[in-house]
Amino acid sequence: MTRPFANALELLRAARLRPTRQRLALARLLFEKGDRHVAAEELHGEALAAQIPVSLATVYNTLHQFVGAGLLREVVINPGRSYFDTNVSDHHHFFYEDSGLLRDIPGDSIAVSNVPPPPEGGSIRRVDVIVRVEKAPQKGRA
Amino acid sequence: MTRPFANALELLRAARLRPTRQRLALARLLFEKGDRHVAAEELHGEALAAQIPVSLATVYNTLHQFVGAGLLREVVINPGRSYFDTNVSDHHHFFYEDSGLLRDIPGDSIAVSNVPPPPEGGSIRRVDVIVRVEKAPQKGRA
DNA sequence: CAACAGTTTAGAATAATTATAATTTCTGAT
DNA sequence: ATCAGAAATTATAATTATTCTAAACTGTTG
Repeated sequence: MTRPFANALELLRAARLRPTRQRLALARLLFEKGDRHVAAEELHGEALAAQIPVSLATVYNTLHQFVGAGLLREVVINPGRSYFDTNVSDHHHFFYEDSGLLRDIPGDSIAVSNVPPPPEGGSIRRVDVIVRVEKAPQKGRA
Repeated sequence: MTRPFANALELLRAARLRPTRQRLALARLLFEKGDRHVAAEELHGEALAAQIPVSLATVYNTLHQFVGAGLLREVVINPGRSYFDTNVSDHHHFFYEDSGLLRDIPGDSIAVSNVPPPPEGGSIRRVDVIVRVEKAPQKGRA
């Protein structure tokens, strides 16, 4: 079991972000219980429920700073809402269209091959695969 | 060269949408010049520039109706803005992060293999691959 | 051409996010 | 410990894309 950061404090130090009350608390909420996909409002709700006084603006600021520091990855799937993924290793996603649920697909269980070079030049920064799933279980077609 | 619909009128008929002034005009703007990726506001601007009196609300309505009819595909990549893709065949996308430009990758020039079955059940409706490109041309790393 | 359903519209409403400007809190030097 | 300055947080306003609403208009059908 790898534990890259013993605690939130160490994690913030590595990211060169001042360990403030709010950032520490948000880091704990985000990283102390396995892989998650959270929206900003959602995390704000959790923080308030945990008696952590933090404004929504700070939640947004912090999420973006964490993305900048490579601690989070932003996942955009639906118009009008971003999710923040605590798993920053190479992986992809199932997206359940009925519930909006997002689920990781490990990077090594899927393969994307023959990606052509970008026509306008530039370098490939990342390849995202989103597998859209609809609720109905697979059956023979009518 | 395949031309699936001789004109906008035929296309609307096939989609069982009344051929109104606005829908005809928008269909022409969308489909009469090759594959495109347009945002709603953008299309609205084009329509006004072409002297077609149409409200933004109608542009949104029409785009969604076209998606429902399978004439367009909605592509979500950035938070807060949807693009509508006139190419509804099997394909994927390059996304140029600096400019926001979207470019098709033909479906047969890329392969996604070993997609595991969705853990919660359900059937795979579509697999989207987004190749994120950053402007800087590829070089050896420093 | 009248009636009715389907469409369009301006404008209000909503939702997520970002900006602003004032206040508070960290940090490092004393 | 204390202080000054920088950085962070906050409430609130502003912005952006999108959706809703209810009234006005238009296309179709008899």
